[in-house]
Amino acid sequence: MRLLVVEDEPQLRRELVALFERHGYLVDADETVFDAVEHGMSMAYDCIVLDYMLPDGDGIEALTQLREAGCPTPILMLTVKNDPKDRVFGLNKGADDYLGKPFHPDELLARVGALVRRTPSLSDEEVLTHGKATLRTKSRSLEYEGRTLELTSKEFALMEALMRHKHQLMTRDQLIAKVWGPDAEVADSALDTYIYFLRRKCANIGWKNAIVTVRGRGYALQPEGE
Amino acid sequence: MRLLVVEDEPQLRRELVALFERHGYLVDADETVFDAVEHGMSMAYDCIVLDYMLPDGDGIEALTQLREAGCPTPILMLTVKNDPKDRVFGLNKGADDYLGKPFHPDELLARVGALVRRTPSLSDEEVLTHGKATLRTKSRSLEYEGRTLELTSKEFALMEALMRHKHQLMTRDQLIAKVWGPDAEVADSALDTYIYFLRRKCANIGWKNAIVTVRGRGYALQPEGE
DNA sequence: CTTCGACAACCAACAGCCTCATGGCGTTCC
DNA sequence: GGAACGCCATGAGGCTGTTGGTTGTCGAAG
Repeated sequence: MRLLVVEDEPQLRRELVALFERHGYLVDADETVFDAVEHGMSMAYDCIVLDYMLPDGDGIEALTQLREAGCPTPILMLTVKNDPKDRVFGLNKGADDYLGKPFHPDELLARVGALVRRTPSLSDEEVLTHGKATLRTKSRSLEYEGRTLELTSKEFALMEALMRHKHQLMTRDQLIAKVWGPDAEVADSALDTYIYFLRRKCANIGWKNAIVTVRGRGYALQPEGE
Repeated sequence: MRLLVVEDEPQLRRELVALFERHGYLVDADETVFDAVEHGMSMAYDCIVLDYMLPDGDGIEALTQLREAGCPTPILMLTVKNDPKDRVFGLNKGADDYLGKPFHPDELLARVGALVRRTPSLSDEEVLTHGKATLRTKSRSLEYEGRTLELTSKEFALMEALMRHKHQLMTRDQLIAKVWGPDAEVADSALDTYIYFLRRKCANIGWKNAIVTVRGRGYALQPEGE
């Protein structure tokens, strides 16, 4: 999880970097608007923490430039300018959160965490598990007792829907909505096919009876991952 | 843009509903944890504003239930419990933002706006334009002087990258990173092919010379949409 | 000025995969 | 038995990305 901290005051910058690094982030630091825009555009960061006062301009300027250039990275403004008016201004200019100084370190961490959690990151691989089975969202791969295979995008979407609702029965309509979108127009049997594909692939790596049919209702994962 | 407001105090609830409706949101309101979870799971909302104190439990409970059930909707907690400790707790439980009472209406609007802006909504169709050309993100369609065609997912991703950086030159590496992801392993010539596809499709609907080549540098959209 | 080589870009063609519809078959329930 | 439901094989069609040949551009040498 990579973070860009933009803060010109050396003492605070060191503290911020140390704080985030203690919590497992990879942190880069900049001091100027120019560098911030340059590095922020690289798309390599999961979040940018941006101070308001910088030697070559203010943070809003960096914010504006990044957003106009299409930078999608979530940005948290961190500043002493902390009137509601300032907050509204920053948020409307494209900031995702706005925290006034002085701040509580835990709150900063929690807010950055919320932003990072919300943003589908390319660097963090979400992992869903169910018994012995593991589904990796980044590589779209499924592992069972050490054996691995890759899923196609529809297969993956279907398995993801089942895994995110383990212990629940999913109706055909619910599954179709999840995999093909809420207003999809596919034949009902397309779901049959992908259930079939998934079962075959799962069986190939030793996961027998991965998906159980509840006749007339829908499908669910095997209650025990075993 | 649809909002769910969960607040049991009638006076404040009315004010919140009125506030958001004045700013163009479609607002539903609930008073209980039970209803909030029920309605929140419908996936129909772009954001949920959740009060802490509710008659049948606290907001954290609703939050937890929604998140455990896989609800992806951004949630803003709105509460009188406003110690840093409370904020950290709420954020770590899955809230996306946390605003203490009393709050400034504009700030609430700005924060909800930031959440909604960040979340890819199914209800709002983003539209990018460049001169006479219009790219609709929802339908992945491209329109030029009234004539429309549909793009495949790669074609769309490429056109989107170009449109989001109009007036800029995009290098081959930048485009490949945008279309295939930052660490893609595709041959350079794949980009050639899709540039070719796009140009052909654009020409079909009358958009001549849509994409200009800058030899040795990269590609850009035709400076004037015309 | 012309020629040549290197290189970038363009484009056609193709193979492989993903997606999904069709339709036959088996199973379950009334 | 028959109807409804689910399972599975097959195949068409679209999307993707590679290969390889052609064209165009630039710079250096003749």
